[in-house]
Amino acid sequence: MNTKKSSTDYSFFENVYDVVRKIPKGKVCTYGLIANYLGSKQGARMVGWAMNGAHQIKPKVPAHRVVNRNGMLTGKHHFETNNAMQKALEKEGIIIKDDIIQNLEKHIWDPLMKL
DNA sequence: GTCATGACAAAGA
DNA sequence: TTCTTTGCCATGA
Repeated sequence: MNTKKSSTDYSFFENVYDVVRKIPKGKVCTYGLIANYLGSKQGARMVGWAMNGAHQIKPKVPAHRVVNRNGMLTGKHHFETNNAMQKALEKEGIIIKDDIIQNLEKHIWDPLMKL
């Protein structure tokens, strides 16, 4: 039913935000992992782009828990401060050095694995 | 309506 | 091995 729905009622972005919000505290996820979960393995680029708009999305999206496949905080420059992302992650118990997450495999969270 | 860009990742040369 | 190219979907000019 529903009155109707536009072509982009739930776009790729919505799925990205939804997954990111599900990331548990103290865990992190990668762009490629999310993209893979959405079915677009090569759409990792889109995931990062989605985060670009995440700041204005509600509820808030823990974009600081999303990093690239190297565990590097590539998106930290998009935060209010250069160390906001790292600080937020460290606060959750994640060790970061040189903008790289240490023991990434121990902190990684895979939506596919969870579901 | 078309072109260019964007917080990535994997394959090819 | 590193460097280059392609793919993904959406947004903005």
